Amino acid sequence: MAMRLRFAPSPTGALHIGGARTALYNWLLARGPEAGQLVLRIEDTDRERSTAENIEQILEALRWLELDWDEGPIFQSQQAPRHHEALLELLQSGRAYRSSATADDVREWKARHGAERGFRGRAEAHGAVRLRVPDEGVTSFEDVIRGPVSFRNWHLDDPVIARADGSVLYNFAVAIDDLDAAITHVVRGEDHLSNTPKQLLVFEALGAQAPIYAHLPLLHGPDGRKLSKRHGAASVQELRDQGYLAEAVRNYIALLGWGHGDETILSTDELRRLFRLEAVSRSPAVFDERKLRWMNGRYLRALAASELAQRLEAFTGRQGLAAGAAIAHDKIQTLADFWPLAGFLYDGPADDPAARERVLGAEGAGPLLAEVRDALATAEPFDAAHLEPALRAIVERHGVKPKEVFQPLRVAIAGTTVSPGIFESVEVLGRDRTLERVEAALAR
RNA sequence: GCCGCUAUCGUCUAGGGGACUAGGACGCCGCCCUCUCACGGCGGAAACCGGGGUUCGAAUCCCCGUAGCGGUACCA
Repeated sequence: MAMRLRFAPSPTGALHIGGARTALYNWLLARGPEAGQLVLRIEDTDRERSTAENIEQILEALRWLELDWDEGPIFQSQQAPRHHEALLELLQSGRAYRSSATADDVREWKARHGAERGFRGRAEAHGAVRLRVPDEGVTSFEDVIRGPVSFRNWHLDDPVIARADGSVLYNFAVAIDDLDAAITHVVRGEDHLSNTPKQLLVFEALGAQAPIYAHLPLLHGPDGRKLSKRHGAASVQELRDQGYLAEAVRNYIALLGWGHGDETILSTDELRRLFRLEAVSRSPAVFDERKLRWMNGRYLRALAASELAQRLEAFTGRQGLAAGAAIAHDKIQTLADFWPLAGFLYDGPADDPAARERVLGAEGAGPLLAEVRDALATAEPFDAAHLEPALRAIVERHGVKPKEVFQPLRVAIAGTTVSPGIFESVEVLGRDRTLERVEAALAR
């Protein structure tokens, strides 16, 4: 029997890294050696938070990550008739009952029977619908990642599964939707571990077979707290906007809670082949953007020059970046690093007064730079291979350190002290623009 | 409070009773390369939460403690 998986985000905002990892793991399983289907379900029963923009954000994030699905998106809100039908079934069979008990009533019950004793209500003519939990026995399951997990029924409250107006609540809707979609494996975050017994009880009350569960460890920020906006690039869109490559992001987040021996760089195809739910760790992981940066650099450098140029053009919205891309290739870690490093090749020099003062204001920079200008004016052909010996000859002639010749030239053309290789940069800039900028530097 | 989950370098992890002098990766430090910044190469520092058991032997199994996290809504 093929695996049927689902990814079921609630559209309360952008897709965060934790959600992206959950989506990735489900996708990896559905596209792995065993193959299966992936159902996308939008849990939008909370109509106020589930806006069209939020839903679009999630779809956009999944598309950018290149994670596709086979069925859906199914909107939980549109399953209301079916939810209602199941609710009626439980009400009629006596597995659920109406109760007007409030939170205060529950508190009072706990005060009387002990905090560890689950709340039990009394059937009434109206009110919210609660699922009847037996007093005896345990509700347990074999979590693929955590092993046996069990809850004593005695401790469990009779959970509210529908409001007084008949609209169903999350834990009930999830169970019905998973059942209807014939989901075989529920792979989701650990924050749902405590919800599982409630959902299991719904399956049981309906006489249906529950899926297999796997609860992923949560992701934390560097401060050990649950990951949120305050931890920098926490959403998929932010990662994209900061110049990370989708394939690098997939590789990195796959490694948050899972590993394969000593391997660190794993292509998406390798991930699909090697990923195993049983090997997912049980403890929470901390998202470390520095490692993502390093990994992104690895992926960037592995790109063909033409491919890198295309990605940079898409990212910056500028055209004709091939030459700059070629000489900046080994020096950038994200697509966003390109423009600060090589933008001077396309726009004017950067504005870095401190660099100009320090490098061009120094004694002796003038005469050397004048010689550089003369060498540049006569170099033929005007390419890196011929520029290098011509400029190094000046270094030789004066017995100075190479940087004393190259840094003033760099600041003159780039406006700052950091750039791709100086000979390559000059070649790409071209003779006219280079001489123009060197003259401007000499004239100041 | 109650219910539940978790615990190896700063971080991600390998490890599943003897192969552990605890391995790899990021980061950090040093050296090399070098026109800047990177890239790359070489080397280094850096961890089994604590206490009891079980066992000839425990990072690995059990118990207790501690800490962190999650849940505890007529939210999802």
